[in-house]
Amino acid sequence: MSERYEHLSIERKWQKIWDDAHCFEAKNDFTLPKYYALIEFPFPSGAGLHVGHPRSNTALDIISRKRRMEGYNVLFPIGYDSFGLPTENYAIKTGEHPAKVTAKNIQVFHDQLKMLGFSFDYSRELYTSDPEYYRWTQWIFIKLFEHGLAYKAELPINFCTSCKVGLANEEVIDGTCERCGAPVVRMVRSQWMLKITEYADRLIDDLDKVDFIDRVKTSQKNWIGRSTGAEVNFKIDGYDEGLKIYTTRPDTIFGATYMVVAPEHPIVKALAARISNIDAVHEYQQMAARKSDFERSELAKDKTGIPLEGIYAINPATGNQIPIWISDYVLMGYGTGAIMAVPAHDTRDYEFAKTMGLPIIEVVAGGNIEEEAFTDCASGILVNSGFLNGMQVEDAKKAMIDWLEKSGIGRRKTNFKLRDWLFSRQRYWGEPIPLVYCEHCGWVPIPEDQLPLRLPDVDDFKPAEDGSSALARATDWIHTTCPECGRPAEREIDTMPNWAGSSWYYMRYCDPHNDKCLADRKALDYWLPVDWYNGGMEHTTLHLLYSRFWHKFLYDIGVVGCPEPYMKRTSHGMILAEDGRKMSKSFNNVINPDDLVEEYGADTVRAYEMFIGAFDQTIPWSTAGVKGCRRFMERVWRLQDMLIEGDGIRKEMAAAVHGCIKKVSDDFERMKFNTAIAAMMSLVNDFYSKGSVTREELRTLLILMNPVAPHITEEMNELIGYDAPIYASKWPICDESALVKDEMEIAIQVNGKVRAKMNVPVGMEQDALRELVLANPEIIPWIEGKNVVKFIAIRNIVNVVVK
RNA sequence: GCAAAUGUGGUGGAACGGCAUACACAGCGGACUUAAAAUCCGCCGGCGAAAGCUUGGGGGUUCAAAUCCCCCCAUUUGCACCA
Repeated sequence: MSERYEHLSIERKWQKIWDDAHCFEAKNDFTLPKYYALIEFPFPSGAGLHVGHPRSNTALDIISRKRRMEGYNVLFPIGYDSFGLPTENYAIKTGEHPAKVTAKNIQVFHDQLKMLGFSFDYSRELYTSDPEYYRWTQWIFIKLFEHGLAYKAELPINFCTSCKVGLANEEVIDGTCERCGAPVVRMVRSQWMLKITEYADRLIDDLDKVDFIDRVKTSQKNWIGRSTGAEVNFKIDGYDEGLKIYTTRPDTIFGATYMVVAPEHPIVKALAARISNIDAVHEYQQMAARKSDFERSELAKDKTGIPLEGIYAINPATGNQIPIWISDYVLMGYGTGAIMAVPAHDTRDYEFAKTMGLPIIEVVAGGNIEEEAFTDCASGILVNSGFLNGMQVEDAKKAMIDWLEKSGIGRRKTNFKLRDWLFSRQRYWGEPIPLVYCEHCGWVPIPEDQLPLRLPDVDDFKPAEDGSSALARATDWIHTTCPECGRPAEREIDTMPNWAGSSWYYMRYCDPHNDKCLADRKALDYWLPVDWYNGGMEHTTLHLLYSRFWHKFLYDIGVVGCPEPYMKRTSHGMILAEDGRKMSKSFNNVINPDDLVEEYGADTVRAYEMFIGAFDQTIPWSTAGVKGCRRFMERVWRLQDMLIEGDGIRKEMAAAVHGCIKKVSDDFERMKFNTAIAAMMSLVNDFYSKGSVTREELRTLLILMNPVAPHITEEMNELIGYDAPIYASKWPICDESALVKDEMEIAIQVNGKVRAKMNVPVGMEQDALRELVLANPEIIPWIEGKNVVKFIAIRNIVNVVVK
């Protein structure tokens, strides 16, 4: 009889063996076939590892372990995204230095990850708040600055009233702060911006070069929001500049019955003298200014606005005078801040026209504009539109743009929703921006040999009341000299956002200890691009877009040799609590990985998280399910007691064993971990039915199972007498010939319904099979007296169609 | 409002257009035990008297649909006047 399955001692034993053998460290031999597997590195929060982390980690740990057994030189690194607000907020509350808090949290994470048995290359562990790391984050920023991609702009920013920090548009959720939920107000500040918009086209087009799951590609495209249309200048009497608008529907210009400008539009000021109701207009502007962007969109249902009385625009297609309105449903930040309104074919314009009693002219036939705007581009035919009449929408768009360009009124134009990346944070716990301001020379980068520009030590990490970072109080640090002219200068006191360090960490892993450059070019050329990147769905817009942007920039300046950082991107689903809600301290429903590993073992936890359901779906936790996986481990453990004499795979078990090899190998690649584990459970059930197992049969199972449950499988491998550890073994190969049987069961359908089953020899001729099937006594009653019109035999299904 | 994803037993979920419910969980029965736990073995979707019907609902394509197409409903997520 075997001893009890003592998961704690077994897991500790093997973790030590792996450590001592350094067996999961990537080799710097660039002649070997390589595989780079990457998981999103965690933010080391004080709460420790969440049960969501092992889901992503185990998935790529499985891939990494399998790849090593397949002979690849695998890089599967780990690090910590260690700058960030939560740590700073904790430091503010407790007075403990964020660097100390971070070091403690990293230690906890590190220990927890080891405890779960992930085969990370710990020799390459890094963290973004390490000066030796952020030295290169700063270096990249300087390069961006030197290439004109970082610039300062006076901008109204989103300012969180509670965190006292500026937020990117993307971090504002429903008018509140993404992190703390406090209201966000607008405040004008001088901010560092990165010109991500310059890369908008390539960020969309190059998605064709990579293998991202569709959902991710779609979200990238939607976020960038490319639209094509035309920029058109509408003439205004006595005002040479005219009014420039952007439209995606140039085909509908004949139906433009009025125009609308954003409340902040400069034309109001420029033509104020001629606007007869200018006082009312000013009043409207002030009212709009008081609303945040969020409120402006919230109040969408009741459209407001007033006409600019006394001025008119000329519709370039019809030559008619049309009124100009001012309304906050038009945003200054998109396009030109002005639109031509075609109420018949745009729902917002339709609503506005109905409310204000403005004319609605149908120019695309096919809908019912008495009822609603007709916006369908596929089926409409142009009417009331001069030379466009009778055309399809798409043809009319082209014809109109040609006409606009020929007559000098407008031009083809592509627009993006994507805006430049607000890169400044008024925070202490981030990378200092390595620039100084000199009265004489302007903004000047710090010389590269002076990097890293370290964060100065301060006692109080709280931002100043005016919203500046705690660095504003580090006056000794701020006052410096200009690297160019030597005169007194001041350092930038804004820091970088969290996204900075995570935008290039996958490069640093290739050569993490390099102190000459961010990574050696040879190492980058060898390891990049990342072969498989997995992470949360919540990072598929921002983080992924930002890091692709930085990568493309570094590609352009010759730092890396490939245009995209990640070849393949997948995303895992979230794990909810057992009650179906998010796991949260406030619901008191958090499951702690430490307790699980203690009670059931790392192997069980890993197996459960992979067995729980489809990898990309959101799934609630189930403690009963964990117990089921533990039971599976015990069943595997007891296979030792069923060992019989003789080696090799028995003939009668060959199909089951090789079928399992095939299924598990394929399913791991497709991230169908749940069905891979199901297949292994079935094989174990087969051994139990048989009541016996040979050494080689068992070893095959152990290897297949090893990526999921690495400790128990190594232990058993040793117990049944194999010297070579599994991590140094070869991945088994399915012998297809073992799967071939001489006989198979077929299901016989009559008119699509299963009426009988029978065994037939494999590879029968169609005619012989037909004869056999039609003679089947169970089938005869169903076909008697009828004509067999068709006989279809595919795989193990036969369908007899009778009439 | 727009977009995407999802919808299959009591539960988590399987199913290259080809026998719907694999594998688990829970439940039930048996063996073992003084007993319980553990373990092992077996049973286990619903409705219907039956023929049959049944993958959110309704249509369609096909010899054959959970799967493909159209319409609708529900849930979740993301976005929200993007011209």
